[in-house]
Amino acid sequence: METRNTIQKQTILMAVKELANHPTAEQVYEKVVEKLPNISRATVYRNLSSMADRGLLHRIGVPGGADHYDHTLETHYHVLCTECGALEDIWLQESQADLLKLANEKSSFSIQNYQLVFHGMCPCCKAKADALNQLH
Amino acid sequence: METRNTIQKQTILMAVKELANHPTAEQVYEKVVEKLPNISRATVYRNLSSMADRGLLHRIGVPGGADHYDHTLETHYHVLCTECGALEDIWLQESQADLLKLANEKSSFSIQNYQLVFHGMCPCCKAKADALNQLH
DNA sequence: TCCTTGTTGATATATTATACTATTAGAAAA
DNA sequence: TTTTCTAATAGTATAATATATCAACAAGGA
Repeated sequence: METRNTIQKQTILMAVKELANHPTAEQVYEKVVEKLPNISRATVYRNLSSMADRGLLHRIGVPGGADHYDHTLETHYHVLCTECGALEDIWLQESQADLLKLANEKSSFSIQNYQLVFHGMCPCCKAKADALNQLH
Repeated sequence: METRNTIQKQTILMAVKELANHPTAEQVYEKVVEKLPNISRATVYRNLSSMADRGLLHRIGVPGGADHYDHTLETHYHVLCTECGALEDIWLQESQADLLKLANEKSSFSIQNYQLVFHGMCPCCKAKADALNQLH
């Protein structure tokens, strides 16, 4: 046996699925700690990271912020609100195979995948910004 | 007048251009400190960040790592080596206008731009990995 | 039930970046 | 040139995120 099936792992994975909307490790911890009051933050970080490495979850890295985790494994992309940090799905049928092929042709690197994150404003922050602009 | 033209700013911008290959703030600091031994790291971080905000430089955010800065302002993309962290340019003529338009159609967010980073292995790390695999 | 060792909890530590504040030094005006 | 105003700096403290370390624990096969 190589990896053991612990209550912590089960609960963490379940929490990501229940939270659904791209929780950070901290948010997962807050959810899990309700059921396992003694769980350590380190255990949550450790397991989220290894689950992402093993393909049970997707990790969405946010420069300058906490990583988010996604229970949805089908290929899709994400939009990040530059104001409040909200993260949402965006389903495009970008031809990823083509993009990878093109990238490999243009580079000496051996390219395996890519991360595409859109930046913008969520409807809420957009409304606020527009309202603020009206005052000027 | 709003922003002042300091020796520190000039030297930092010059350093990014001289280093050319996507230095991190730390690498810029190491270069700048040769000419200005008393400069503070905080000054380097502060100015790189504000220059990126004002469009004098491009910031390449790397989740889990330090941001890199690029003196090249023309639209292009980057490849990150997952082994050693090396970062290189990759010039694709992705139709960014189309991609933004498509993303905006598919999302309730007001999307302004996006970050596209490819992940793979640099030739050096690839060779090492291949050599290692031969042993098995 | 025992035994091996993967896993946990707790804490220390690393890394990157920003906040804070007294002091310095651009640059406009006198 | 000198004065004046205040943006910017140096130095340090602090924040935020994540990993390293290790003794104690527990999963699960024998």
